[in-house]
Amino acid sequence: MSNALSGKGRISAEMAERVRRRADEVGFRPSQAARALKTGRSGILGFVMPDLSNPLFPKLAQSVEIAATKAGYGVLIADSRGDVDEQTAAIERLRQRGVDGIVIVPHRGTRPKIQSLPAAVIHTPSDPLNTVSSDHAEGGRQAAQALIDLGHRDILILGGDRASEVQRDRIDGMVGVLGPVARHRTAWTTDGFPDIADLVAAGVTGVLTTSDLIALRVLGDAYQAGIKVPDDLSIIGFDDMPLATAVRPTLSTVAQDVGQIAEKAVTHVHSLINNEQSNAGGMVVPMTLTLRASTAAARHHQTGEPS
Amino acid sequence: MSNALSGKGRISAEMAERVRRRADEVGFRPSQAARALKTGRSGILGFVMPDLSNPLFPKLAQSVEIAATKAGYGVLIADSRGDVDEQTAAIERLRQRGVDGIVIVPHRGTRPKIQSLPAAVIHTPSDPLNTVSSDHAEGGRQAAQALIDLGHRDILILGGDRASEVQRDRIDGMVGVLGPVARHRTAWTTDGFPDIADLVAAGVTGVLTTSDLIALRVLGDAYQAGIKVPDDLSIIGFDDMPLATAVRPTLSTVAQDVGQIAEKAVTHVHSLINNEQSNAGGMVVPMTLTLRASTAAARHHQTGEPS
DNA sequence: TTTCATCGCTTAATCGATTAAGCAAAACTG
DNA sequence: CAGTTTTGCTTAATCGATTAAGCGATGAAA
Repeated sequence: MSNALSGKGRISAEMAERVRRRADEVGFRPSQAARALKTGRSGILGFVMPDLSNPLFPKLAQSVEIAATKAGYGVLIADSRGDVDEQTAAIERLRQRGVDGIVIVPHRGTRPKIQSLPAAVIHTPSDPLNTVSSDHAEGGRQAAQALIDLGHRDILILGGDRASEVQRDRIDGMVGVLGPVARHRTAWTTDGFPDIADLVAAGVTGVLTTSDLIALRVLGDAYQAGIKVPDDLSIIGFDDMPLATAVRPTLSTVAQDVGQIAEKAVTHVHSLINNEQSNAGGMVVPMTLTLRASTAAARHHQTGEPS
Repeated sequence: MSNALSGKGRISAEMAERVRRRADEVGFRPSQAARALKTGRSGILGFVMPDLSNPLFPKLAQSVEIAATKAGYGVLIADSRGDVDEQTAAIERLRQRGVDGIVIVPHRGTRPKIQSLPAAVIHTPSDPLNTVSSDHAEGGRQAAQALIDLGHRDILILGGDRASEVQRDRIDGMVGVLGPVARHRTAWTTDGFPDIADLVAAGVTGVLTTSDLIALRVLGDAYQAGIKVPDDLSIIGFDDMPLATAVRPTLSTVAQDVGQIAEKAVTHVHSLINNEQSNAGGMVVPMTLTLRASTAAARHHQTGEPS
């Protein structure tokens, strides 16, 4: 059975048709194993990420799967669940399984080295190793600008973990906008969760967080302290997790275009596999701010402009 | 290089050692493709699920990946993103890729037929096709019993979609407990979200939902209506999503033991692949109720026992 | 008419690990 | 010590798709 016929080589249309029909009749399924052996291509991409149970990643994983399927690849997942050594081991395991390339979201603060294997790194533009990423700083700027536009002049920036480059970039963006025009302070939840009631009493009218989960926590604390959102306090989160539309008030948030990121990452790896040129310089995808019910115009405080 | 030596066949310990050392020196990596071709085993399992972006699945996917890795398998993911035809297509794609078996969470209300391929179905015990599942009815019973124990006698049961067998089973469990001893009514969010304030005014003191997302929505509505949780209203959700501990008050919830489910599913498929017996009759894994801050003893209303 | 391309199909070599068969040397038996 | 078994290594066949080479036939050019 020379099925190569069914694609290239010199062959008559009639013969091709006949072979094809017969193949259907018999229910012929070409063996990927044999094909892989001969061509040296498995048709499979590896996708390595730090922690699937983090609500941030499922949408990305889904998008990668969709993009890969569209490009004719299967996706082998590898979850390094927070462990850096496991990340290295996972990459090695994927290589042994003969993946054609990998898409990786590196563990925070690490620079995994992928030798001689087509790869796309999804991280943040400030990482030189980066291939594709959202413009996190710009996202931070958008969030900050939104609060400014609503008249807020005393703002709390709340990050999760300063070891995360992505979060630092988001905050850098926020600070860049707020710096000249508003009072602001930055806190990290790893240092302990700040007392929202105290801060509001001190004049804070807006909170910018680096994650919807943190925003949700702020919302809850405010609720328990009798602070009304968005009347007394505006909150903006990040990543548009599923919970953002499930909470009341619904959460304003800055979202990544995971579809586009996945698409670009897969396309890039695909190009590398085929030895084509690809601007590995780092592709940056814009983020989009969605304003929902957790943000409103600031009431005029002492720091606001005079009414 | 006959590496078969490194395992079986008649060979001296010395020779085996020598080969092994040399293999390490050269950095020898056996080709999975060749091995797969000869043995007919790819060492890969497929994992098919309806929608990765649904917060319910990531933890399960992660657990399946962990269990599979432990058993020496790789995991090819296939997300059918809500489409039943896509589910069928995904299974076919996995088969073509030569997976050794698949683990599938069927799309709600479907019975995917997997011909001649080792498979484990994760669903609900009431599904005859089921292989592994949580005891959803029992979970519903636990949640209901918890409210009863706290003195609640007027309860709202709130499901998402009555097309979901899993949700129906959970609710059946709840109704089974509540039936004789408490006033209760069942509503589905697909019919429109009920007015929580009205219901509380009518005497309801507890809400049982089939999902944390629904519970979160109830929490938000209560908040906006000025109803205090858990003082005026107790809420219990399902599945212990990441948001459950991020909201204030933290959410009481009934969780699946996804680790154990994944483990059993993978073990089952592994047995099938090796033609071993496996109790395909359906393995049921218990659920566990975690009481957090969204539940409290009922205040004595007209329907409560006299103080 | 002879020669040489071209076309269309058939045959065979190849990928690399596995595994059975082959074969020589060592060990053992009567 | 001849004959048989065991042991240890080497050789070769196999998996199935791919792809280059092979080869007869038709057609075109000289």
